[in-house]
Amino acid sequence: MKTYSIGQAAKVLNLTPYALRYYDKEGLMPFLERSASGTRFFKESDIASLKIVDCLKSTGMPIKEIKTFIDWCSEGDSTLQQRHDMFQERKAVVEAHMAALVETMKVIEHKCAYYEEALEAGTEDVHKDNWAAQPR
Amino acid sequence: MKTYSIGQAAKVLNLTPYALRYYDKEGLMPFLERSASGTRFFKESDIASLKIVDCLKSTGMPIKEIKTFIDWCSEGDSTLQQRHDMFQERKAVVEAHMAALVETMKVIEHKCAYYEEALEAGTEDVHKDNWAAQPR
DNA sequence: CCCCAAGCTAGAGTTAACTCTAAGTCGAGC
DNA sequence: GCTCGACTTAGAGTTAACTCTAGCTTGGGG
Repeated sequence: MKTYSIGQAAKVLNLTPYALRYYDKEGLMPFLERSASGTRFFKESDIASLKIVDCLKSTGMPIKEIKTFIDWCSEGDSTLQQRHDMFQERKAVVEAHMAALVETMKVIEHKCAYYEEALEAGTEDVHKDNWAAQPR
Repeated sequence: MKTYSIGQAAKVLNLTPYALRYYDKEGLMPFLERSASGTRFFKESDIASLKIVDCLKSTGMPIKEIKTFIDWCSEGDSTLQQRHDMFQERKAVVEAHMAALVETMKVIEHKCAYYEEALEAGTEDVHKDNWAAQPR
């Protein structure tokens, strides 16, 4: 079965070897194996696990909480409920984040339109009269 | 015309007075006025401007870049193009961010389903056989 | 057999965006 | 006139997540 050095794994995951060692130090890779001389080697399953770590990171979850999840995984079936609840919560977090981004997008698009009109007129003054009428 | 103290403005914007003073120090509020004795007071237009700052922050823009935008605003019509381009770029950033969140959501939902099945079975082992068949 | 790129560790340094502390001032209410 | 809460400043402290440095070891190619 194919394995990866830390450099290769970093490339695949679009991270640095520094970051991977940091994750290891923080306990996010209890499964990781080493060669006799101490060199880390990453199995496909390790890469898959790190992709989940990356997914959780992209929901804004801090490393310490991700570690809690990893610990639950090591503990086995007795933590199934916690892990399930955690993903439900992450889902809610991502939904909230997306909703916030939709609001942000509205403001940005409004500003794009504002500056397109201003550019056409050559001056921002075109918006002076109806400033009070602007939504947000 | 109604004005706000730093504490009131913080409440309205859901920030702390510390954060507002920090923004001031970083040059995000060149328009801000003070009383004779040095106390900041925020006009409605200042609140509106800070909402734009907040919007830009929520696109992931660092404070220093937001300051550049604020400086452009102070410079007047000669920077209309830059400001327009900046909002176009922010739009692209938000779109990319949303697309990434959609991918994150797919993984999360997949995991939710995974743990629901495992909970029903009482063990994670139900997934052992078809692990290789799992997308991602 | 030698070399060098890439691995290892411990621990120091970086960065952003606050967040807080200390010491002082101001203004409204009793 | 005094007090108290909210304001002011300068500058120190915090936190997360890396990122780098120094000094050392190791494994594969010529």
